[in-house]
Amino acid sequence: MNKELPKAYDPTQYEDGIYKKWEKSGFFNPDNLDLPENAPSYTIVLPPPNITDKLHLGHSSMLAIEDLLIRYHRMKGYRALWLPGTDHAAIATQNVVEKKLLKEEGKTRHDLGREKFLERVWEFLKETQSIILRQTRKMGASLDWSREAFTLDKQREKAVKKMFIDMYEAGVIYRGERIVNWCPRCRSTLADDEVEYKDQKAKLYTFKYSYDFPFAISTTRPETKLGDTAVAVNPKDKRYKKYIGKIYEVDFAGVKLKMKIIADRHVEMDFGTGALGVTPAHSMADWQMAEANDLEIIKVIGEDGKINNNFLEYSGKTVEQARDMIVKKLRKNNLLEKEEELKNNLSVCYRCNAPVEPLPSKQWFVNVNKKLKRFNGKSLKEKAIEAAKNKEIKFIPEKFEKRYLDWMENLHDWCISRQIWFGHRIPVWYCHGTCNIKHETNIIVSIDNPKQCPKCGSKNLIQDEDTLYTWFSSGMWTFSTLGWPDNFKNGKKSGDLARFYPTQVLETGYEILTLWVSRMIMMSLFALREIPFENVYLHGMVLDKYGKKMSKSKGNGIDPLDVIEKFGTDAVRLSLVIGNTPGNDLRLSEEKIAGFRNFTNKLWNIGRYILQSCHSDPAKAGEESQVKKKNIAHPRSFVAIAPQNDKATLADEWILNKLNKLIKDTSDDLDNYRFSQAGEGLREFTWSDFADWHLEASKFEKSEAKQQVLLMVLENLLKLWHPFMPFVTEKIWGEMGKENLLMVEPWPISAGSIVPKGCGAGLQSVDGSLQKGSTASRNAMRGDYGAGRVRGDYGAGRDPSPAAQDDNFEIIKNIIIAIRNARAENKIEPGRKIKAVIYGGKNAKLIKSQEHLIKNLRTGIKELDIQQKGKKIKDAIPVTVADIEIYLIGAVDEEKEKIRIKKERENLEKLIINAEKKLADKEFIKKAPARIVKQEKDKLKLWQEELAKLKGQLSGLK
RNA sequence: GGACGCGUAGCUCAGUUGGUUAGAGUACUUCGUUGACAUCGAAGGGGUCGGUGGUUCGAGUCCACCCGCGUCCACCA
Repeated sequence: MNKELPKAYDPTQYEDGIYKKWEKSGFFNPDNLDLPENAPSYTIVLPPPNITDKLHLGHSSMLAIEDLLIRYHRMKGYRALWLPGTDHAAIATQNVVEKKLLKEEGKTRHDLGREKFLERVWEFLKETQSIILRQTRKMGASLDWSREAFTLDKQREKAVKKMFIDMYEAGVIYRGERIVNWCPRCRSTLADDEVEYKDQKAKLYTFKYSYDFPFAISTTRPETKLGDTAVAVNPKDKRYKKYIGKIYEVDFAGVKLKMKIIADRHVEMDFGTGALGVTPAHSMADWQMAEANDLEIIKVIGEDGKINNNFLEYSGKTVEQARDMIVKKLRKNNLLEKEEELKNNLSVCYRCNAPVEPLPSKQWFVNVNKKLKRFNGKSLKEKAIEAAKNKEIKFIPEKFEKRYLDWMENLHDWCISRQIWFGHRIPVWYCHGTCNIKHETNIIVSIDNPKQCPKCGSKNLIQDEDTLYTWFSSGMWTFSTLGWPDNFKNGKKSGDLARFYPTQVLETGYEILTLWVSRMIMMSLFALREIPFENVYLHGMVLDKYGKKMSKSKGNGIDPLDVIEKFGTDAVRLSLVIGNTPGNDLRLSEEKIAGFRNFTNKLWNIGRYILQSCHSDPAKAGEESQVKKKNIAHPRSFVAIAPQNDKATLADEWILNKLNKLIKDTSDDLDNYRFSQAGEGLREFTWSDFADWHLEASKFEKSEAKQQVLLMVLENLLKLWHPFMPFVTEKIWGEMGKENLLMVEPWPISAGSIVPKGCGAGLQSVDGSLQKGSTASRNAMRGDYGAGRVRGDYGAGRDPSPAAQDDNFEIIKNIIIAIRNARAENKIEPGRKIKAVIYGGKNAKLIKSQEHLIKNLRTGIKELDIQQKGKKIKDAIPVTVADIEIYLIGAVDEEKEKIRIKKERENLEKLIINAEKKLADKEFIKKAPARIVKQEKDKLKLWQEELAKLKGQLSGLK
């Protein structure tokens, strides 16, 4: 404890060791925390990072915020569980491995075959997974590694299959044909949110199908017109009204088509000719029209992106080739009326950028509109909307509730099958035996691989080739990680599910609000009939200092490990949490991180100084602890150092009251997700109040009580900072000779705080002897206290924050600042000692008692004369602080002084004029609340008094 | 096209239901190293709160429109 600490805090030297110590303690696992039976749980399930790549700063921000919440609640006595894991990210991962395979070996997945290819994927993900886990530990994340999960491990696989079967049996999952976004290159369907749009120049062709068709239509894709079965016009369009309902047989570029003229209000009259060829098989909008009008569906384009058979010379051609051929033919036949340039959006695959082809295909869907018995006739969609609307689930910040609801209300059935190999295989089998079960309504859905067909006994069963959409398994993440379905029998939760579900907070980026959050809500409601989380906290993106999204391809990303190496984890964490509000993007630069590195060093030095100065006299150590037990037990009883206790100084009382308020404010802020505000409050206290004032004052106020005050403030400060910067706080805590880990210390509490039921920990005494006790005794201690508001009898017997005491120290502070200020403005050399006279009025006694501070805190005053009042002093620099007059003697520079006074006077006069104007306004007097009017009057009076004094001083100069 | 959000000091951002002289960090200027910390200390300069109009005794805050930017959704056949 007395050993010399290095001047600068070097994070790289301690962080790994500290993390190991935490991990070894077992306290990351809430089962190892000593808590009363009824302690409330606090659960966060970590949004599992994709195993496609190592972590970026966005992940770091997520980890910093979640670790903060978890550490805070752990200290507050909750059964805090933070459950880690990773996501297999089916398509993305397969894509990465395929690219790698092609680049390194020139092979495709088909060259290897399903089994061999999957082996490669697993090899790849083992590597990235271990990098991710190492990075996560580097961030100081207090995750319960014993519960680690993966979206594609055995337990999750079981959960996914069970979910699929339950949903299938409830009629929520169905197989159907549907237009899907198809990527011909990836040979896979794409979800709506996997399609990107690219501006492009296209040609809009206007033509007639044939000579005998009455009018022309416009399209950018003539080749798809081979599959047209209708022409749609706007029902209000007078030009075409007479054709509606008629049927035409046409010969389009050699292909016979039967066309019905239909009306649809979505058709824009101004676009092209106002008539639209309907191609049900190759356009989302047209598919819907076809359903509404019962149109025939003709597939023109195949999964390979080429024209199907039965289309004459076009068969087997690519869409581009077919388009050229058809345009040429139309032109030749004089049917092409117009060709014009058009800007439109091309749908492209988000992975490979290939143009997306809308195609009808057999897919598995989740029906979000199906009325369900378990929801009393409501649908998944309705229940998920309800959960947000009745505030069962709260969004932080609130604005995202609206975005969630907008999305949900427009939700379509959800396509959950993907034509890729890596992922959860769909648990469906088709019989190729005698009964030939292929039909959707007559298939085998099973959690275990079926051996034979239950109908015909055939062993010739073939599993559905497709895998499930990644988000299907991620959507179950909150409960598949807690043992569902084993822990959920007959509608009753058991084990971890009973203890930790629903979770308290889901913390994630706002960009996956719709992609992920909405699905988790629906799936939890379906599987458990309850919400997955009570709060959704959404953070913004981490941008570079130019406001651009960090990405590998742009090369502007900051690698978390690099900056951690350079500035330390604590600094990185602070820079991600402070100076940012929920839901807003964060611009990050190394300069900002460096600023917080400086702060961690500051805290380190505060600790270093206190430890050095408090143990300079080891003989006193025993005596101190006696004092401590009697007088200073806990921050909630700060007033134990009452004014009548002559051992405590004015500065001590001031800082203890400030600390008490800080505890309350920090807790309030954290309870309301105001992390940045909490951090700023802490920084203000630490650096400005504690280091710059109290610590400086302490150098001139040695006493036994003083050492205890310093240690107590430090102790509590470390606790308050711990969730933000766990490493440096834990390190200093260790240097203080504490045996227990700071990580599991009870959170400090101030009078008036609300303690949740079961959270006795926060009420534990700070007294060292109690902390050192065995786990059993700690447990007993906690058990003694119930829930409720901390009453006076537990701690402070009265208001622990006597404003008068604070104001008194503020007066001294202001006198010191005013003197420093006057010296600087008058350019008095720092080394020059001066004499001062203070007329303190009613505060004279107070000022006299704090003479040592006024003389010593960088005011350069050698001689100080304090009177109640007296004559104006000539040849001195006059300074006023409220009604206190100060004269600095022996260094006057009249010219400079006059300028200073003039400036101040002008400022005051301006304020006075404004206030007078306001008070002269009858409307203001009449309508503004009395409180505001009085405030205004008080201000005016104060300013007028100050102005009068200034005038007096000015006359004193000459 | 629709929805949501943003625009406050050179830069990064706070500013809770309208009510002290609009704040912080950082950068900048001046000064200062006798043992907690130069990754430091003291003092200071810097903003007509994107624009216009309105509501109000009172607007950075509420409303309308405009300008600039961002995100999400839809999509032009």
